[in-house]
Amino acid sequence: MKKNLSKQKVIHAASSLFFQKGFHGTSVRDIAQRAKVNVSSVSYYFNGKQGLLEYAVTKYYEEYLETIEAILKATENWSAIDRLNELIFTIIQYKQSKLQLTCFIQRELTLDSIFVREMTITYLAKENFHIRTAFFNVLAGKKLPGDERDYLLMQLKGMLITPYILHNEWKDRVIGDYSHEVFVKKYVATIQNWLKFIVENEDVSDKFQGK
Amino acid sequence: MKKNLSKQKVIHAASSLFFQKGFHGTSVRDIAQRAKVNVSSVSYYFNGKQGLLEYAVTKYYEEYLETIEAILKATENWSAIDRLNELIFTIIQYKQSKLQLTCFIQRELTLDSIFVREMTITYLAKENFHIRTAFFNVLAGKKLPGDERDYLLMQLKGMLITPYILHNEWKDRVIGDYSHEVFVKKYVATIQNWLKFIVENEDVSDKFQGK
DNA sequence: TTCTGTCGAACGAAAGTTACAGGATTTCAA
DNA sequence: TTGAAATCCTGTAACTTTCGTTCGACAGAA
Repeated sequence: MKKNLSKQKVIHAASSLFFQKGFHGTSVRDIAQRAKVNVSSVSYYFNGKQGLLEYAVTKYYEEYLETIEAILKATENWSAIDRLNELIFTIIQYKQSKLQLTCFIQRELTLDSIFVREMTITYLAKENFHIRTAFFNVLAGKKLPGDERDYLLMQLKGMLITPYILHNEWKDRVIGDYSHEVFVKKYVATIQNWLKFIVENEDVSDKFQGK
Repeated sequence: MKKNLSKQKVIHAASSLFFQKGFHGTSVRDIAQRAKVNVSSVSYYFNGKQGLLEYAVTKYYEEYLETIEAILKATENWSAIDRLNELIFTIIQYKQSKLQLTCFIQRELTLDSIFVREMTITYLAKENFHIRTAFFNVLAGKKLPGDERDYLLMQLKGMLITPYILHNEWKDRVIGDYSHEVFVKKYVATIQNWLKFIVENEDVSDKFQGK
């Protein structure tokens, strides 16, 4: 069963290089060289460079959504706040487990291309729906004016991606599996602490309205 | 005085295209075509594509740091919290005023290249110092264990870049100059509200320590 | 054989850059 | 003010390199 051994090597090398140099900044020859396979293997297995990208991103998001939806199903009768907290933990944990791919995809999604728009429709819309629903359920009891909910949602979503944007500043601190665990635990706690404030604070909207 | 008219056109076209398709995803012929100038103009004025990048980024950060340091000097005898609030406002306002360049540079900084490392040493280190100092001055009165300050700082820095990472999700809401103003006002208020919580809350570290 | 994977070599296209000619503009001495 | 030299800018066309992809040959497994 040595089947698809090269395929795996290509994926691994590509993840690493895309993360480091970006999609357009990486050539198939770079990938082949690092994976120690022939150049033509990329086209053979993935139908070209673009196909390799689609394969990796699709696989990432399929698993991501699967994980999210599983945790939402498993916590159906929890309180809204507990559910959201669990969701946050799950998301950060997943992203941390595929650190390079997460950073790379996060970066690529800031582009404006046909591929990004397709991914947005297929996956990001679902992700956004889950987070939004879970967050708004927590906020259900509070009376927040107009678009303040949206700004808070943006703040939350920002916290979920920050470590993977500012990765260059933090890579020194997170080395090895142990550090990963510690980071997830502490960072999730930081977010959940913010969340607690949002829920408990009564007059969040004072400043917001410019009073 | 029609001098350097082409130069300006190139910069404008490049900012727009780099923002949309990324640095490596944009060709000099793309830029020349949109700017309606000749291909060779890019090399003539900027010493090649890489030179164009360096010119744009350097100019952006020179002005950015100048703005930041000016506001820090002008608020020298303010209270720590007022100063930080003013700093946050200034940063968001500047970034919003150069939206496309901000988004592009933010994305490019997630790469791992010689150029990024140089920018980090030359500019990001200074930016980080200013934000860090201003933030830690606010936190001076509080006793926070170990690395919690760092996690909070990360959270703050994340808030300062979030709109320019999640720009694709928000571009529909911010169109025209009026919306820009409104956005700055509301988003800054959201951050400052978070900050207020950080300062006032006594037991931020409970959850953090895993208790 | 037949199928699957691997390899080197080569292809055309597109990349960034440059050489050079010609036009436009500025400079400056007469 | 004038005219010529110097400088700046633009355009064409080509160059070299590198890109992604494909072809055909070959080897091992089914």
